[in-house]
Amino acid sequence: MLKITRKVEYALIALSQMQLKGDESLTSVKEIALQNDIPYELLAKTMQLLARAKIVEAVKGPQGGYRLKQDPSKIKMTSFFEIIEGPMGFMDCSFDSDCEQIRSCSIRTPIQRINDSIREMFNNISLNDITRAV
Amino acid sequence: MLKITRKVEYALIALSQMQLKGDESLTSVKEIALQNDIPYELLAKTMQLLARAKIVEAVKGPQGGYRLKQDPSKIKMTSFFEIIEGPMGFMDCSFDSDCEQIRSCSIRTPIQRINDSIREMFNNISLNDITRAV
DNA sequence: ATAAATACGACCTATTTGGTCCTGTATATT
DNA sequence: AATATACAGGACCAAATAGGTCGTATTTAT
Ligand code: SF4
Ligand code: SF4
Repeated sequence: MLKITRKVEYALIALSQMQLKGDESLTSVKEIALQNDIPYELLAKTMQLLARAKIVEAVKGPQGGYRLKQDPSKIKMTSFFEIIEGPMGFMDCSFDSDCEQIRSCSIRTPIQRINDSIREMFNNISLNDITRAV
Repeated sequence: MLKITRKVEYALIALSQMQLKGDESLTSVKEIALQNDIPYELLAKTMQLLARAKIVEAVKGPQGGYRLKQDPSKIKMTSFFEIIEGPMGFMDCSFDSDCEQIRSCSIRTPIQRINDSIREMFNNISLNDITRAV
């Protein structure tokens, strides 16, 4: 419960490695997957999500790979999570809304407040807070 | 992702109703399930977890039910979550530790910090913060 | 041409979550 | 004593999500 997914972890590990290598150089999925013992195909698909979201830039062909496209300190973790996993909410009704209990629900308001606190917390954590070295 | 479970929501709804009725009176699972359109058996099992954890006290037999046993403002949400769902952690290695990547993992420390922040946040929210009326 | 790299959808498997069923025990009421 | 009501708890099943694989297309450096 309240656990991060593997896809998110793999993406963070990848970006962390890429930052180590410097902003200009390219890093291939194969390289990251091998070095970190991560399933290649899964990481590949995740990197594609980041590429579509312009977090990262793809270069095709031999010697190709990905490089950072945005400043990681400007990317909120909420955005990052939602790029990879879709809408994030503490309970169903925070983004989905067809909950059976929604009429009589006595806890919706207080739970919504917690939901907001969590979002705020992750709005104030940047990608760089996690992926920067040391 | 990062979503509360139905069992937790059902338990919170139940306790919220029980607080409305006052500390002395008994409330049966049937009553809560019907009023809130919650699956009876599932709520029943969840209440049993709370009873084992002494959050709530059970009275068997006709006219029986549950009543609060502890002051909800003294119960941390972290405890509450873990009573119902077991160990809570932002990633596997925060309680389980047999992660393949654990040797080379470059994000473990910063992610652990976030894990700690989340726990601290829920340590500072009491059950009563959610279940008290208005 | 070839090989190396990303792009992407379809698909499968494993795990977790959500829910049901059944049997047992305690007890208030009659 | 018999009965009906309520909790106790394990076994089981179903749905949803997460995790992972495969196949095929496209781009491009060599
Ligand atoms: S309405 Fe209540 S029960 Fe339904 S998702 Fe929202 S908080 Fe949960
Ligand atoms: S070691 Fe790294 S990859 Fe493994 S669970 Fe911990 S944070 Fe995630």
